[in-house]
Amino acid sequence: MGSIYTESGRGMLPILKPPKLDLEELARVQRRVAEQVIEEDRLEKLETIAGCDISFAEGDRACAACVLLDYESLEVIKQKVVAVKLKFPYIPTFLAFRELEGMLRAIEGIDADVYMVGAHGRAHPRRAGLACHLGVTLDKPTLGVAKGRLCGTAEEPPRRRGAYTLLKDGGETIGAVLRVLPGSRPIYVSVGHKLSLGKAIEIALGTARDHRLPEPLRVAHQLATREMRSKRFKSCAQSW
DNA sequence: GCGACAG
DNA sequence: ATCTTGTCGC
Repeated sequence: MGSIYTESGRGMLPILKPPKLDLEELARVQRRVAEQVIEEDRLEKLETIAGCDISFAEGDRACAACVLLDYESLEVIKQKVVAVKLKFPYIPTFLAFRELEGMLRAIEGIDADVYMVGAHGRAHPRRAGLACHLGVTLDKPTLGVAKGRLCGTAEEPPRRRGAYTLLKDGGETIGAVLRVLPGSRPIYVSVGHKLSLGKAIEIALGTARDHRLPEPLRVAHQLATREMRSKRFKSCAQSW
């Protein structure tokens, strides 16, 4: 791994390069990624799940974390956190070009049955959110779980755990707005790759316990944030 | 023209 | 995203 081009189904995808700030070109890349997404369950098994997240420090320094959990017990099996340098600015709808590279580095060496990403999947204007980029790149099942909406519209789901409404855009269903805790705002769940929306919802809800965010993401975020505030991270002038 | 806008 | 503990409200 670590390569700019990634093997995936039909060949090499120019998912990464030190992306140039040519949004027209990057939007084309996203459409190509969107075409390759499979919205069907292609899980071999569901014994483990990985949570992937990135925490930001000042400027372009950040920490990417990947935590592998047992799907049933949610016990942490393995975890990895790395300091990364971001090479692309945050531009709504182009998040993948900012975070995918670092996320891949945190995932290196961690093989899970499904990967949960702290961002959207298909619930994206071009149906190619970060979770889709990751899924197509790894050729593994992924789902996106976000705290806020990027596009589309939906009714507010009832205040009951497990209640959800469909997120729609341009006549198509792109995700779901899922209530995990009765008293908290809902979360946005969408397919990343090789999963059906129903399965993605089942996984998000099934791995959520006493918090609004599912455990894989909560733990990954904790790990990344803790590392970012650690001496080790602050003292190393240049993080790679 | 005026918002909206994952992290 | 991040700076940040307790606290006001339902």
